[in-house]
Amino acid sequence: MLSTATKLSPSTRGGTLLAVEAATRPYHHGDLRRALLERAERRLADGGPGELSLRELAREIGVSHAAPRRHFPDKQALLDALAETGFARLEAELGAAARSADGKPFAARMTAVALTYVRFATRHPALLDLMFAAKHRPHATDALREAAACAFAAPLGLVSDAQERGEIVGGDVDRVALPTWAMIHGVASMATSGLLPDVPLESVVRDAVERLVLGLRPR
Amino acid sequence: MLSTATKLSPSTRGGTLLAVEAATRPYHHGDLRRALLERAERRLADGGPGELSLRELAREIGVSHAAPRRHFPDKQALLDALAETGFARLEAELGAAARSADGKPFAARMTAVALTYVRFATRHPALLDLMFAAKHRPHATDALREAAACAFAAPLGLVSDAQERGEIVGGDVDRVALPTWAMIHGVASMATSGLLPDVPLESVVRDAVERLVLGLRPR
DNA sequence: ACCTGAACACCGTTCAAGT
DNA sequence: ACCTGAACACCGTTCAAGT
Repeated sequence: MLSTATKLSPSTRGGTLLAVEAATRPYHHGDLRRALLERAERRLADGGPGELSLRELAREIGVSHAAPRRHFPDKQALLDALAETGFARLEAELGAAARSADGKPFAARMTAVALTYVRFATRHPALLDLMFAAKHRPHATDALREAAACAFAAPLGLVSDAQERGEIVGGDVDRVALPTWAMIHGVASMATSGLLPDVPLESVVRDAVERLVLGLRPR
Repeated sequence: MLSTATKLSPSTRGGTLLAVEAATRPYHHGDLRRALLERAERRLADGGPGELSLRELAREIGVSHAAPRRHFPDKQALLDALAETGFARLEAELGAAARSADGKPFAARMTAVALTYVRFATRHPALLDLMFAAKHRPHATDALREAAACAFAAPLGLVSDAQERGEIVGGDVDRVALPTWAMIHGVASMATSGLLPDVPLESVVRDAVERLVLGLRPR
Protein backbone atom coordinates (compact mmCIF):
# COMPACT_ATOMS: atom_id res chain seq x y z
CA MET A 1 0.00 0.00 0.00
CA LEU A 2 2.46 2.64 -1.09
CA SER A 3 -0.19 5.24 -1.80
CA THR A 4 -1.59 5.23 1.71
CA ALA A 5 1.90 5.72 3.13
CA THR A 6 2.02 9.14 1.46
CA LYS A 7 -1.21 10.19 3.12
CA LEU A 8 0.16 11.45 6.40
CA SER A 9 -2.21 11.52 9.32
CA PRO A 10 -3.25 15.00 10.40
CA SER A 11 -1.21 14.80 13.58
CA THR A 12 1.98 14.23 11.57
CA ARG A 13 2.09 17.90 10.44
CA GLY A 14 4.61 18.21 7.60
CA GLY A 15 6.69 20.47 9.85
CA THR A 16 10.18 19.43 8.75
CA LEU A 17 11.44 22.87 9.76
CA LEU A 18 9.98 22.64 13.23
CA ALA A 19 11.73 19.56 14.58
CA VAL A 20 12.67 21.18 17.86
CA GLU A 21 9.20 22.56 18.50
CA ALA A 22 7.68 19.24 17.54
CA ALA A 23 9.84 17.44 20.08
CA THR A 24 8.93 19.75 22.94
CA ARG A 25 5.31 20.67 22.42
CA PRO A 26 2.76 18.87 24.62
CA TYR A 27 0.53 17.38 21.87
CA HIS A 28 -2.19 20.03 21.60
CA HIS A 29 0.40 21.85 19.51
CA GLY A 30 1.25 24.13 22.41
CA ASP A 31 2.13 27.20 20.42
CA LEU A 32 -0.64 27.47 17.90
CA ARG A 33 -1.02 31.19 18.31
CA ARG A 34 2.56 31.91 17.31
CA ALA A 35 2.44 29.32 14.53
CA LEU A 36 -0.67 30.95 13.10
CA LEU A 37 0.87 34.40 13.14
CA GLU A 38 4.07 33.19 11.49
CA ARG A 39 2.30 31.32 8.69
CA ALA A 40 -0.22 34.10 8.25
CA GLU A 41 2.46 36.67 7.63
CA ARG A 42 4.13 34.49 5.02
CA ARG A 43 0.79 33.93 3.30
CA LEU A 44 -0.03 37.61 3.46
CA ALA A 45 3.10 38.36 1.46
CA ASP A 46 1.70 36.70 -1.66
CA GLY A 47 -1.65 38.45 -1.80
CA GLY A 48 -3.88 40.66 0.28
CA PRO A 49 -5.81 39.63 3.40
CA GLY A 50 -8.49 38.26 1.08
CA GLU A 51 -6.19 35.49 -0.17
CA LEU A 52 -5.28 34.53 3.36
CA SER A 53 -7.39 31.57 4.45
CA LEU A 54 -7.71 30.47 8.06
CA ARG A 55 -8.58 26.96 6.95
CA GLU A 56 -5.48 26.72 4.79
CA LEU A 57 -3.34 27.97 7.67
CA ALA A 58 -4.80 25.35 9.98
CA ARG A 59 -4.27 22.68 7.33
CA GLU A 60 -0.60 23.62 6.89
CA ILE A 61 0.02 23.63 10.62
CA GLY A 62 -1.85 20.38 11.03
CA VAL A 63 -4.72 21.34 13.28
CA SER A 64 -8.42 21.31 12.65
CA HIS A 65 -9.97 24.31 10.92
CA ALA A 66 -11.77 25.23 14.13
CA ALA A 67 -8.64 25.25 16.29
CA PRO A 68 -7.59 28.86 15.47
CA ARG A 69 -10.81 30.01 17.11
CA ARG A 70 -9.28 29.31 20.54
CA HIS A 71 -6.61 31.95 19.89
CA PHE A 72 -8.36 34.42 17.60
CA PRO A 73 -12.14 34.91 17.80
CA ASP A 74 -12.28 35.58 14.08
CA LYS A 75 -10.13 36.28 11.04
CA GLN A 76 -10.03 40.00 11.68
CA ALA A 77 -8.60 39.40 15.15
CA LEU A 78 -5.72 37.49 13.60
CA LEU A 79 -5.15 40.27 11.07
CA ASP A 80 -5.20 42.86 13.87
CA ALA A 81 -2.64 40.84 15.83
CA LEU A 82 -0.50 40.64 12.70
CA ALA A 83 -0.70 44.40 12.28
CA GLU A 84 0.24 44.89 15.92
CA THR A 85 3.40 42.80 15.61
CA GLY A 86 4.16 44.74 12.44
CA PHE A 87 4.03 48.04 14.30
CA ALA A 88 6.24 46.65 17.04
CA ARG A 89 8.87 45.61 14.51
CA LEU A 90 8.63 48.89 12.65
CA GLU A 91 9.09 50.75 15.92
CA ALA A 92 12.22 48.73 16.69
CA GLU A 93 13.70 49.32 13.23
CA LEU A 94 12.94 53.04 13.17
CA GLY A 95 14.26 53.49 16.70
CA ALA A 96 17.49 51.70 15.84
CA ALA A 97 17.92 53.80 12.69
CA ALA A 98 17.38 57.02 14.64
CA ARG A 99 19.91 55.99 17.30
CA SER A 100 22.49 54.95 14.71
CA ALA A 101 22.36 58.41 13.13
CA ASP A 102 22.34 60.25 16.46
CA GLY A 103 24.57 63.30 16.47
CA LYS A 104 24.64 63.65 12.68
CA PRO A 105 22.99 66.64 10.99
CA PHE A 106 19.22 66.66 10.45
CA ALA A 107 19.30 65.62 6.79
CA ALA A 108 21.43 62.58 7.61
CA ARG A 109 19.20 61.49 10.50
CA MET A 110 16.12 62.04 8.40
CA THR A 111 17.54 60.05 5.50
CA ALA A 112 18.52 57.16 7.75
CA VAL A 113 15.07 56.86 9.31
CA ALA A 114 13.24 57.46 6.04
CA LEU A 115 15.30 54.84 4.27
CA THR A 116 14.52 52.34 7.00
CA TYR A 117 10.85 53.13 6.67
CA VAL A 118 10.80 52.82 2.88
CA ARG A 119 12.75 49.57 3.03
CA PHE A 120 10.32 48.16 5.58
CA ALA A 121 7.52 49.08 3.19
CA THR A 122 9.12 47.38 0.19
CA ARG A 123 10.03 44.28 2.21
CA HIS A 124 6.54 43.92 3.69
CA PRO A 125 4.13 45.75 1.37
CA ALA A 126 1.05 43.68 2.24
CA LEU A 127 1.81 43.92 5.95
CA LEU A 128 2.14 47.69 5.78
CA ASP A 129 -1.18 47.92 3.95
CA LEU A 130 -2.71 45.77 6.64
CA MET A 131 -1.17 47.91 9.39
CA PHE A 132 -2.66 51.11 7.99
CA ALA A 133 -5.99 49.51 7.16
CA ALA A 134 -6.27 47.90 10.60
CA LYS A 135 -5.23 51.05 12.38
CA HIS A 136 -8.10 53.14 11.13
CA ARG A 137 -10.80 50.51 11.30
CA PRO A 138 -13.77 51.72 13.38
CA HIS A 139 -13.26 49.11 16.11
CA ALA A 140 -9.48 49.01 16.18
CA THR A 141 -8.05 47.62 19.38
CA ASP A 142 -6.52 49.98 21.90
CA ALA A 143 -3.39 47.83 21.77
CA LEU A 144 -3.25 48.34 18.02
CA ARG A 145 -3.62 52.10 18.27
CA GLU A 146 -0.95 52.24 20.91
CA ALA A 147 1.43 50.12 18.85
CA ALA A 148 0.93 52.46 15.91
CA ALA A 149 1.54 55.55 18.01
CA CYS A 150 4.74 54.05 19.43
CA ALA A 151 6.06 53.22 15.98
CA PHE A 152 5.78 56.84 14.89
CA ALA A 153 7.16 58.33 18.08
CA ALA A 154 10.80 58.24 16.93
CA PRO A 155 10.15 59.88 13.53
CA LEU A 156 8.08 62.63 15.11
CA GLY A 157 10.70 63.16 17.79
CA LEU A 158 13.34 63.55 15.09
CA VAL A 159 11.49 66.55 13.68
CA SER A 160 10.70 68.23 16.99
CA ASP A 161 14.31 67.73 18.20
CA ALA A 162 15.62 69.41 15.06
CA GLN A 163 13.22 72.29 15.62
CA GLU A 164 14.42 72.76 19.19
CA ARG A 165 18.03 72.83 18.04
CA GLY A 166 17.21 75.37 15.36
CA GLU A 167 18.33 73.00 12.62
CA ILE A 168 15.03 73.41 10.78
CA VAL A 169 12.21 75.90 10.68
CA GLY A 170 10.22 76.30 13.91
CA GLY A 171 6.53 76.72 14.58
CA ASP A 172 3.77 74.21 15.20
CA VAL A 173 5.41 70.80 15.06
CA ASP A 174 2.41 69.31 13.25
CA ARG A 175 2.69 71.81 10.43
CA VAL A 176 6.31 70.80 9.92
CA ALA A 177 6.35 67.10 10.79
CA LEU A 178 3.21 66.26 8.87
CA PRO A 179 4.42 67.38 5.42
CA THR A 180 7.76 65.73 6.18
CA TRP A 181 6.30 62.33 7.00
CA ALA A 182 3.72 62.65 4.28
CA MET A 183 6.56 62.78 1.76
CA ILE A 184 8.35 59.79 3.26
CA HIS A 185 5.14 57.79 3.47
CA GLY A 186 4.36 58.85 -0.09
CA VAL A 187 7.71 57.58 -1.33
CA ALA A 188 7.09 54.29 0.47
CA SER A 189 3.61 54.02 -1.00
CA MET A 190 4.85 54.78 -4.51
CA ALA A 191 7.64 52.24 -4.10
CA THR A 192 5.27 49.44 -3.13
CA SER A 193 2.90 50.44 -5.94
CA GLY A 194 5.73 50.06 -8.40
CA LEU A 195 5.49 53.58 -9.75
CA LEU A 196 9.00 54.59 -8.89
CA PRO A 197 11.43 54.90 -11.81
CA ASP A 198 14.10 52.22 -12.04
CA VAL A 199 16.47 54.04 -9.72
CA PRO A 200 18.03 52.84 -6.45
CA LEU A 201 15.63 53.38 -3.58
CA GLU A 202 18.37 55.02 -1.59
CA SER A 203 18.89 57.82 -4.11
CA VAL A 204 15.14 58.43 -4.35
CA VAL A 205 14.97 58.88 -0.59
CA ARG A 206 18.09 61.08 -0.56
CA ASP A 207 16.64 63.26 -3.33
CA ALA A 208 13.34 63.55 -1.52
CA VAL A 209 14.92 64.59 1.78
CA GLU A 210 17.25 67.06 0.05
CA ARG A 211 14.36 68.58 -1.87
CA LEU A 212 12.35 68.87 1.32
CA VAL A 213 15.19 70.60 3.16
CA LEU A 214 16.11 73.00 0.35
CA GLY A 215 12.63 73.64 -1.04
CA LEU A 216 11.40 73.97 -4.61
CA ARG A 217 12.27 77.66 -5.03
CA PRO A 218 15.01 78.29 -7.58
CA ARG A 219 18.27 79.11 -5.86
CA MET B 1 -51.85 33.73 -0.03
CA LEU B 2 -50.46 36.99 1.23
CA SER B 3 -47.05 35.56 2.00
CA THR B 4 -46.42 34.36 -1.53
CA ALA B 5 -47.28 37.78 -2.92
CA THR B 6 -44.24 39.19 -1.14
CA LYS B 7 -41.95 36.69 -2.79
CA LEU B 8 -41.18 38.56 -5.98
CA SER B 9 -40.10 36.49 -8.93
CA PRO B 10 -36.46 36.95 -9.92
CA SER B 11 -37.41 38.78 -13.10
CA THR B 12 -39.19 41.47 -11.08
CA ARG B 13 -35.90 42.99 -9.90
CA GLY B 14 -36.60 45.29 -6.98
CA GLY B 15 -35.31 48.23 -9.03
CA THR B 16 -37.68 50.96 -7.92
CA LEU B 17 -34.98 53.49 -8.75
CA LEU B 18 -34.56 52.18 -12.27
CA ALA B 19 -38.04 52.64 -13.64
CA VAL B 20 -36.87 54.27 -16.86
CA GLU B 21 -34.26 51.62 -17.53
CA ALA B 22 -36.73 48.90 -16.67
CA ALA B 23 -39.21 50.23 -19.19
CA THR B 24 -36.74 50.39 -22.06
CA ARG B 25 -34.43 47.44 -21.57
CA PRO B 26 -35.04 44.43 -23.80
CA TYR B 27 -35.51 41.74 -21.09
CA HIS B 28 -32.00 40.31 -20.89
CA HIS B 29 -31.33 43.37 -18.72
CA GLY B 30 -29.57 45.12 -21.58
CA ASP B 31 -27.05 47.07 -19.58
CA LEU B 32 -25.78 44.57 -17.06
CA ARG B 33 -22.18 45.65 -17.43
CA ARG B 34 -22.88 49.21 -16.40
CA ALA B 35 -25.26 48.10 -13.65
CA LEU B 36 -22.58 45.81 -12.22
CA LEU B 37 -19.95 48.55 -12.21
CA GLU B 38 -22.30 51.03 -10.54
CA ARG B 39 -23.37 48.66 -7.79
CA ALA B 40 -19.84 47.36 -7.35
CA GLU B 41 -18.48 50.83 -6.67
CA ARG B 42 -21.15 51.52 -4.09
CA ARG B 43 -20.41 48.20 -2.39
CA LEU B 44 -16.68 48.84 -2.52
CA ALA B 45 -17.20 52.01 -0.50
CA ASP B 46 -18.24 50.05 2.59
CA GLY B 47 -15.35 47.59 2.73
CA GLY B 48 -12.44 46.39 0.66
CA PRO B 49 -12.64 44.25 -2.48
CA GLY B 50 -12.90 41.23 -0.19
CA GLU B 51 -16.34 42.29 1.06
CA LEU B 52 -17.57 42.79 -2.48
CA SER B 53 -19.49 39.72 -3.62
CA LEU B 54 -20.36 39.06 -7.24
CA ARG B 55 -23.28 36.90 -6.18
CA GLU B 56 -24.69 39.66 -3.99
CA LEU B 57 -24.32 42.15 -6.85
CA ALA B 58 -26.18 39.83 -9.19
CA ARG B 59 -28.87 39.29 -6.56
CA GLU B 60 -29.40 43.02 -6.09
CA ILE B 61 -29.62 43.65 -9.82
CA GLY B 62 -31.91 40.68 -10.26
CA VAL B 63 -29.92 38.40 -12.54
CA SER B 64 -28.55 34.96 -11.92
CA HIS B 65 -25.20 34.65 -10.19
CA ALA B 66 -23.63 33.38 -13.41
CA ALA B 67 -24.79 36.32 -15.53
CA PRO B 68 -21.86 38.65 -14.68
CA ARG B 69 -19.55 36.13 -16.31
CA ARG B 70 -20.74 37.31 -19.76
CA HIS B 71 -19.33 40.78 -19.05
CA PHE B 72 -16.39 40.06 -16.75
CA PRO B 73 -14.51 36.77 -16.97
CA ASP B 74 -13.88 36.84 -13.23
CA LYS B 75 -14.06 39.06 -10.18
CA GLN B 76 -10.64 40.58 -10.79
CA ALA B 77 -11.73 41.71 -14.25
CA LEU B 78 -14.59 43.64 -12.70
CA LEU B 79 -12.23 45.18 -10.14
CA ASP B 80 -9.81 46.15 -12.92
CA ALA B 81 -12.64 47.78 -14.88
CA LEU B 82 -13.64 49.64 -11.72
CA ALA B 83 -10.07 50.87 -11.28
CA GLU B 84 -9.97 51.99 -14.90
CA THR B 85 -13.10 54.11 -14.59
CA GLY B 86 -11.59 55.51 -11.39
CA PHE B 87 -8.47 56.66 -13.22
CA ALA B 88 -10.59 58.22 -15.95
CA ARG B 89 -12.55 60.23 -13.40
CA LEU B 90 -9.41 61.22 -11.50
CA GLU B 91 -7.85 62.39 -14.76
CA ALA B 92 -10.89 64.53 -15.53
CA GLU B 93 -10.91 66.09 -12.06
CA LEU B 94 -7.17 66.79 -11.97
CA GLY B 95 -7.23 68.21 -15.49
CA ALA B 96 -10.11 70.54 -14.62
CA ALA B 97 -8.34 71.67 -11.45
CA ALA B 98 -5.14 72.41 -13.38
CA ARG B 99 -7.03 74.40 -16.02
CA SER B 100 -8.99 76.37 -13.43
CA ALA B 101 -5.72 77.54 -11.82
CA ASP B 102 -4.00 78.26 -15.12
CA GLY B 103 -2.01 81.49 -15.09
CA LYS B 104 -1.73 81.60 -11.31
CA PRO B 105 1.64 81.18 -9.58
CA PHE B 106 3.06 77.69 -9.06
CA ALA B 107 2.06 77.31 -5.42
CA ALA B 108 -1.55 78.17 -6.25
CA ARG B 109 -1.70 75.72 -9.16
CA MET B 110 -0.05 73.05 -7.08
CA THR B 111 -2.43 73.59 -4.20
CA ALA B 112 -5.47 73.45 -6.47
CA VAL B 113 -4.45 70.15 -8.05
CA ALA B 114 -3.22 68.63 -4.79
CA LEU B 115 -6.44 69.55 -3.02
CA THR B 116 -8.44 67.91 -5.79
CA TYR B 117 -6.33 64.79 -5.47
CA VAL B 118 -6.64 64.59 -1.70
CA ARG B 119 -10.38 65.19 -1.87
CA PHE B 120 -10.76 62.43 -4.43
CA ALA B 121 -8.87 60.15 -2.06
CA THR B 122 -11.07 60.96 0.93
CA ARG B 123 -14.26 60.66 -1.11
CA HIS B 124 -13.27 57.29 -2.63
CA PRO B 125 -10.70 55.71 -0.31
CA ALA B 126 -11.46 52.11 -1.22
CA LEU B 127 -11.50 52.95 -4.93
CA LEU B 128 -8.13 54.66 -4.72
CA ASP B 129 -6.67 51.65 -2.92
CA LEU B 130 -8.08 49.46 -5.66
CA MET B 131 -6.66 51.72 -8.36
CA PHE B 132 -3.15 51.52 -6.94
CA ALA B 133 -3.37 47.83 -6.16
CA ALA B 134 -4.73 47.00 -9.60
CA LYS B 135 -2.20 49.19 -11.36
CA HIS B 136 0.81 47.29 -10.11
CA ARG B 137 -0.63 43.80 -10.34
CA PRO B 138 1.62 41.56 -12.43
CA HIS B 139 -0.96 41.07 -15.18
CA ALA B 140 -2.47 44.54 -15.22
CA THR B 141 -4.29 45.37 -18.43
CA ASP B 142 -2.68 47.72 -20.92
CA ALA B 143 -5.85 49.79 -20.77
CA LEU B 144 -5.45 50.07 -17.02
CA ARG B 145 -1.82 51.13 -17.23
CA GLU B 146 -2.69 53.70 -19.84
CA ALA B 147 -5.56 55.09 -17.78
CA ALA B 148 -3.21 55.46 -14.81
CA ALA B 149 -0.56 57.21 -16.89
CA CYS B 150 -3.14 59.64 -18.30
CA ALA B 151 -4.42 60.51 -14.84
CA PHE B 152 -0.96 61.58 -13.71
CA ALA B 153 -0.09 63.48 -16.88
CA ALA B 154 -1.54 66.80 -15.68
CA PRO B 155 0.21 66.76 -12.26
CA LEU B 156 3.54 65.91 -13.85
CA GLY B 157 3.07 68.56 -16.51
CA LEU B 158 2.43 71.10 -13.78
CA VAL B 159 5.90 70.51 -12.35
CA SER B 160 7.77 70.45 -15.67
CA ASP B 161 5.96 73.60 -16.84
CA ALA B 162 7.01 75.44 -13.69
CA GLN B 163 10.58 74.28 -14.23
CA GLU B 164 10.60 75.62 -17.80
CA ARG B 165 9.31 78.96 -16.61
CA GLY B 166 11.94 79.13 -13.91
CA GLU B 167 9.32 79.25 -11.19
CA ILE B 168 10.92 76.32 -9.39
CA VAL B 169 14.29 74.64 -9.27
CA GLY B 170 15.42 72.99 -12.53
CA GLY B 171 17.20 69.71 -13.21
CA ASP B 172 15.91 66.21 -13.86
CA VAL B 173 12.14 66.46 -13.73
CA ASP B 174 11.88 63.11 -11.95
CA ARG B 175 14.08 64.28 -9.11
CA VAL B 176 11.77 67.25 -8.59
CA ALA B 177 8.34 65.92 -9.50
CA LEU B 178 8.72 62.67 -7.60
CA PRO B 179 9.27 64.18 -4.14
CA THR B 180 6.50 66.66 -4.89
CA TRP B 181 3.90 64.05 -5.73
CA ALA B 182 5.15 61.74 -3.05
CA MET B 183 4.19 64.38 -0.52
CA ILE B 184 0.75 64.94 -2.01
CA HIS B 185 0.11 61.22 -2.28
CA GLY B 186 1.35 60.85 1.27
CA VAL B 187 -1.09 63.47 2.54
CA ALA B 188 -3.89 61.68 0.69
CA SER B 189 -2.84 58.34 2.13
CA MET B 190 -2.63 59.72 5.65
CA ALA B 191 -6.03 61.37 5.25
CA THR B 192 -7.72 58.14 4.23
CA SER B 193 -5.93 56.29 7.03
CA GLY B 194 -7.35 58.74 9.52
CA LEU B 195 -4.01 59.83 10.91
CA LEU B 196 -4.38 63.47 10.08
CA PRO B 197 -5.03 65.80 13.00
CA ASP B 198 -8.51 67.27 13.23
CA VAL B 199 -7.71 70.18 10.95
CA PRO B 200 -9.39 71.22 7.69
CA LEU B 201 -7.98 69.21 4.80
CA GLU B 202 -7.47 72.41 2.86
CA SER B 203 -5.10 73.90 5.39
CA VAL B 204 -3.12 70.65 5.62
CA VAL B 205 -2.60 70.71 1.87
CA ARG B 206 -1.73 74.41 1.87
CA ASP B 207 0.82 73.87 4.65
CA ALA B 208 2.34 70.94 2.81
CA VAL B 209 2.73 72.85 -0.45
CA GLU B 210 4.13 75.90 1.33
CA ARG B 211 6.62 73.77 3.24
CA LEU B 212 7.66 72.05 0.04
CA VAL B 213 8.21 75.34 -1.78
CA LEU B 214 10.09 77.06 1.05
CA GLY B 215 11.97 74.06 2.43
CA LEU B 216 12.69 73.03 5.99
CA ARG B 217 15.80 75.20 6.47
CA PRO B 218 15.36 77.95 9.02
CA ARG B 219 14.89 81.29 7.31
C1' DA C 1 -7.61 24.50 28.64
C1' DC C 2 -7.34 23.17 24.07
C1' DC C 3 -8.81 20.82 20.07
C1' DT C 4 -12.09 18.02 16.71
C1' DG C 5 -15.93 17.02 13.41
C1' DA C 6 -20.04 17.96 11.54
C1' DA C 7 -23.03 21.56 10.13
C1' DC C 8 -24.52 26.08 8.17
C1' DA C 9 -24.62 29.76 5.12
C1' DC C 10 -22.02 31.75 2.21
C1' DC C 11 -18.36 32.39 -1.79
C1' DG C 12 -16.14 32.26 -7.08
C1' DT C 13 -16.11 29.53 -11.03
C1' DT C 14 -17.68 26.26 -14.52
C1' DC C 15 -20.79 24.36 -17.87
C1' DA C 16 -24.62 22.35 -20.05
C1' DA C 17 -28.89 24.08 -21.21
C1' DG C 18 -32.22 27.51 -22.23
C1' DT C 19 -34.27 32.06 -24.83
C1' DA D 1 -25.71 37.16 -27.83
C1' DC D 2 -27.12 36.82 -23.34
C1' DC D 3 -28.77 34.50 -19.38
C1' DT D 4 -30.16 30.37 -16.09
C1' DG D 5 -29.62 26.40 -12.81
C1' DA D 6 -27.18 22.95 -10.97
C1' DA D 7 -22.74 21.53 -9.55
C1' DC D 8 -18.00 21.84 -7.54
C1' DA D 9 -14.60 23.11 -4.43
C1' DC D 10 -13.75 26.26 -1.49
C1' DC D 11 -14.60 29.83 2.54
C1' DG D 12 -15.59 31.77 7.83
C1' DT D 13 -18.17 30.74 11.75
C1' DT D 14 -20.63 27.99 15.19
C1' DC D 15 -21.23 24.36 18.53
C1' DA D 16 -21.63 20.03 20.62
C1' DA D 17 -18.41 16.72 21.77
C1' DG D 18 -14.00 14.89 22.80
C1' DT D 19 -9.06 14.69 25.46
